[in-house]
Amino acid sequence: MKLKKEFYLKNGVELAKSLLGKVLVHETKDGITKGIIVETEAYMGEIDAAAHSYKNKNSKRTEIQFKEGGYAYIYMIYGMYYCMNVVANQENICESVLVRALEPIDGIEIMKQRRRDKNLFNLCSGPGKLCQAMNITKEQYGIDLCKDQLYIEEFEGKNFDIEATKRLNIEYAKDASEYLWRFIIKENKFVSKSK
DNA sequence: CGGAAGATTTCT
DNA sequence: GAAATCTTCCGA
Repeated sequence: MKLKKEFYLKNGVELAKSLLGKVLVHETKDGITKGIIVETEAYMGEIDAAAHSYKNKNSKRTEIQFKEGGYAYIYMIYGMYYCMNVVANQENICESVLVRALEPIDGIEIMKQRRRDKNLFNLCSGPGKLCQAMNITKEQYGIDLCKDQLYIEEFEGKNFDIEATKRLNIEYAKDASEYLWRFIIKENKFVSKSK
């Protein structure tokens, strides 16, 4: 079952936690790829120095975050990699959830080709990697996740514990880098490795 | 228009 | 530990 609009209207931290264990799906002409979301980070626009939309900064890049939840926020980082976020909360509240890692469950051969890597644990264990494996690019910026190309669905898997940790690679944000807004499925082997 | 920095990955 | 590599944003 595809997640409905209402699911995305909660705040960023809550959405980050509730997206764990759900399945991200991308349908392309090459085929369909799916992965269980095992790692997320919340970015809380107004108060979060690490967020692109800090102090409600509106730019060409962040404008999608001002819509209500349920859209894809995708940006390029370091000139080489894309990262995918899910927009959270109501209109004019710019919060989002970065999808940091997936456990691949479908389209694995396609992922291996795109990544040019045969190691299952290297396909989606990081925000840049999973976008490459699922062929998520700026073409998908602003896509409505309630439609049929890129979306998230329910998954009936095993029960799991959620672990909260500090977010990665945002030392520049000072105090905000201490917030425990990174969430992972405890003991899952597909999470990205923190240095 | 120029300059600086980055929500990463990969290789040494 | 450091390079790769270029878009995005901001200030002038």
